[in-house]
Amino acid sequence: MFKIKTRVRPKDPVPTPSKSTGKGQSKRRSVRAHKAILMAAADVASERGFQAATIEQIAARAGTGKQTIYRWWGTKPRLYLEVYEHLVRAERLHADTGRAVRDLTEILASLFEIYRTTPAAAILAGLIAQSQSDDVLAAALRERLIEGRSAILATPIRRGQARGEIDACADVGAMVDMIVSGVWYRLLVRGGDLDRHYAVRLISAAAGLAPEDGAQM
Amino acid sequence: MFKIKTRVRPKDPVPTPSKSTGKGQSKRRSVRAHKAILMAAADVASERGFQAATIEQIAARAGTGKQTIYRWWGTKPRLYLEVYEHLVRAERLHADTGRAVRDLTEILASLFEIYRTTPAAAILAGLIAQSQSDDVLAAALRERLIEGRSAILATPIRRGQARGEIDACADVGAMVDMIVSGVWYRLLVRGGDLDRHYAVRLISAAAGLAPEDGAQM
Amino acid sequence: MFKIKTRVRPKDPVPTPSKSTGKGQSKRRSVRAHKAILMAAADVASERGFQAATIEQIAARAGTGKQTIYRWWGTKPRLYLEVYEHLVRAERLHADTGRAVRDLTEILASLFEIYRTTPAAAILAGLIAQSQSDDVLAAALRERLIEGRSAILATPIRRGQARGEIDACADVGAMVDMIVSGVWYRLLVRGGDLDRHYAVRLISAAAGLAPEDGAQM
Amino acid sequence: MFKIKTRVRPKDPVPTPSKSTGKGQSKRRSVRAHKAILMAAADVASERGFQAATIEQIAARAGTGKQTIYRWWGTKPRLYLEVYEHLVRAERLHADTGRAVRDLTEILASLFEIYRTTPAAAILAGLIAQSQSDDVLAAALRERLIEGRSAILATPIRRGQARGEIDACADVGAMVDMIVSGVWYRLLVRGGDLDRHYAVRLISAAAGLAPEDGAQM
DNA sequence: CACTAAGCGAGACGGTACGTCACGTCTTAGG
DNA sequence: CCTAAGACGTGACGTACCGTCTCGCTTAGTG
Repeated sequence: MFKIKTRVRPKDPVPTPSKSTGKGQSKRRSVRAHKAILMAAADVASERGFQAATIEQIAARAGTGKQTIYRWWGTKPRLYLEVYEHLVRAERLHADTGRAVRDLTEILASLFEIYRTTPAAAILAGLIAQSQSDDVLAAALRERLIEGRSAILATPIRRGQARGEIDACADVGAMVDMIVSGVWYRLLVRGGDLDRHYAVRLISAAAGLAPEDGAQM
Repeated sequence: MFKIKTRVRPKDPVPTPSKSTGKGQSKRRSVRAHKAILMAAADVASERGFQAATIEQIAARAGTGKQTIYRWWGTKPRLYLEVYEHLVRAERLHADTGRAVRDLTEILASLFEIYRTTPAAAILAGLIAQSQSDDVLAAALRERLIEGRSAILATPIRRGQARGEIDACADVGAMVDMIVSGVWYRLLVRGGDLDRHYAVRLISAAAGLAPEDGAQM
Repeated sequence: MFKIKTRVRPKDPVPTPSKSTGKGQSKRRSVRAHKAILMAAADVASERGFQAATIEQIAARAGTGKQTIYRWWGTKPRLYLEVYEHLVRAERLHADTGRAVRDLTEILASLFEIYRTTPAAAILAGLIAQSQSDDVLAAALRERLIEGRSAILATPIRRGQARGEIDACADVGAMVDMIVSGVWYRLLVRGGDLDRHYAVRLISAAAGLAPEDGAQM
Repeated sequence: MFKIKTRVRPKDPVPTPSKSTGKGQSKRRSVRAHKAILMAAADVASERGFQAATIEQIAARAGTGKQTIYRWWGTKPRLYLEVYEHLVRAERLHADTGRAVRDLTEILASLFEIYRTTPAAAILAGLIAQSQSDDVLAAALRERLIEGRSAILATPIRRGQARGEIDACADVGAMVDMIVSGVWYRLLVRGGDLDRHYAVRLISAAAGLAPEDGAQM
């Protein structure tokens, strides 16, 4: 008795399932189902939270079969990673006003707006929690939500350095981390308002970071 | 069709179920079962992660009935909140060397040691995720893990201010938040080493925060 | 990482799950659920047929969880074997009129009545089909539906032999087999009427069997 | 919302899909796929049983698309009816030795050989079971497996009657039924050996049937 | 002989049911 | 009255197939 392998799609750990592979495409994927599932997943997360969201609910809401979700994403975190990226699209987070602090403020304000109006925060928290015991997901999170996005904040900072607004020796990576950690901490834990005022405080704190680095020890 | 409630123990939202209330305790609670459950819960979280931990596994591992867990804690987050506090005991996080920066460094080093050797990080992340869609838990988290513990860091800072090591006008709360957010960000997301060097960087950044606040804008 | 075995009930191949074990009982089994499941299974088989009957439908109809079915029966054939025995209770198939042929005719008439009014025939056909590729079921079928029940027909025949109505040298087993095969053939395949007239034909053919056995060769 | 039927092949209840209609066939049917499917279906039934055989497995094993099976047979029973006829070809069941009993014995021996070496028995049982809740299939079974084949046994019997070996008044149909029911009972249920000895017993019992019909009552 | 319509393999799709796991409630027996 | 044990109704899991559909490719009969 031998078993015929019918499923062959290699299922890379965290696939980039849509058109990112260029034009090769794995094979005739339903655009309608893809969109419907992303939207349904966002809706369910919004109503029930990340943990309580189930593949069954998402499939039912999207009007698709469960298999279609398992086929293309495989796990709930992989699905929601794409949902998160879909909600928090990098291309919406841009500003180039000629002033670094203003650019950063604009970017954070846009981000906060997204967090206020979408389930992105709940999804993010859920993904982070899952990643504590899922190394593949942890790596994907770092690659796609941290490194891939640090440029969004790093670019205005570097422009500011070029213009002399910010100390050219400052550790840009540390500044970015500081802003991001401040946002996520308040977003996920502290529960304060994510408003322009907080954005300004965070940015100024980060801007002040570099010069004194190590000096106080 | 109506439902007769037989269980009456008032079950305050987030109870303090252990011996903290002194002697008023609810009569006959098995100390053996209580301890075994906390340990089993920690073990299971350690092996499977917070999400994958189940009440059934914990009860089986502890050699207790499921009902005993439901009776005294009611939900998984409530149980793990106590487990977290048990792992990260505030009384272990103290230092008074006469130098604020050194005190803070010691405290963070102790904390990092706990995160390296226990499932506390996974539990914390899980609780935070859960709290995104559970307001009662969110409140309990803020009360017991944020406000209740901010004094651990605030005290050395205030002593430093009294000694003149730190600018007396500095916003202590903001400094604490900054340190805490830096720790949690790296712990839960960035995945870098939580070591003494990072502790020093964080503390110095926080210490440098106050004076320049707003100045750089 | 080790696995805790929670399920221990030994699950003998084809259990006699009800009170047959005397008083020992495996442990607190819900009488209500047991009865409801047997009835629901019969109803579903009646409406949809044996193949189309699903555990889910049965559980839903019975108002129980699927697990309760899997716990006590494990498979659909095991459940339906008990259902069949419940429908075609041996104790209902008795007659003792003092004449063997009349006894047999009465017994078959009672049996035909059951086949006309219950889904027993569809269940029987399904069990036989399954048993072609399930040796355990095949053995259970033979033990519980053939050997265990041959006495129902054999007893009147033996009484007839004692009274001299039937040749004392006749092979009772062969006569029983002949009657049973005739019933089942018409029931499951030929699709003719199972009526008193057919019973008489079968019995007389069987009664005529013995004396000539081998003689015509 | 209305549905456009694109598939028009009339799909008579139980088609005779192969080359039996002579040359009128529906144009271009792949001979390779047809044969491969019949063989694959037999193989799968042999390994897994009738119930467990799936269209997907058969298609995979045959190296065809599922649609090809659905196009030409439509349902599993229709496919397996053809498989059964393919395995138990009427033209292989012939004998004309000049002695009715010997002819019948030869025919049954050939039949038993087929049942011993092919999955025909499992298929037959499955078809019978399915037919309990599928009237179209039941009719097809009777037409193609009973009436269409009764001549195989009836012919030697009639020759025997013509030669005076068998009582000319005997009910040939009843004799055939008796033999067939005896074979199927032992084949599908009793599980004894289907050997020459059993064939002789069956035939002699059937031959002895007619004269005494009704006499013993 | 090229054209063109079909049959073909492949497999995605919306579904249903599978058999398992855990939920949170309950009942039972024992201490 | 608490406890360990575990059956119960519930519902989600991830998988297997269902029968339908669409896609390109192959192929065979006709024009």
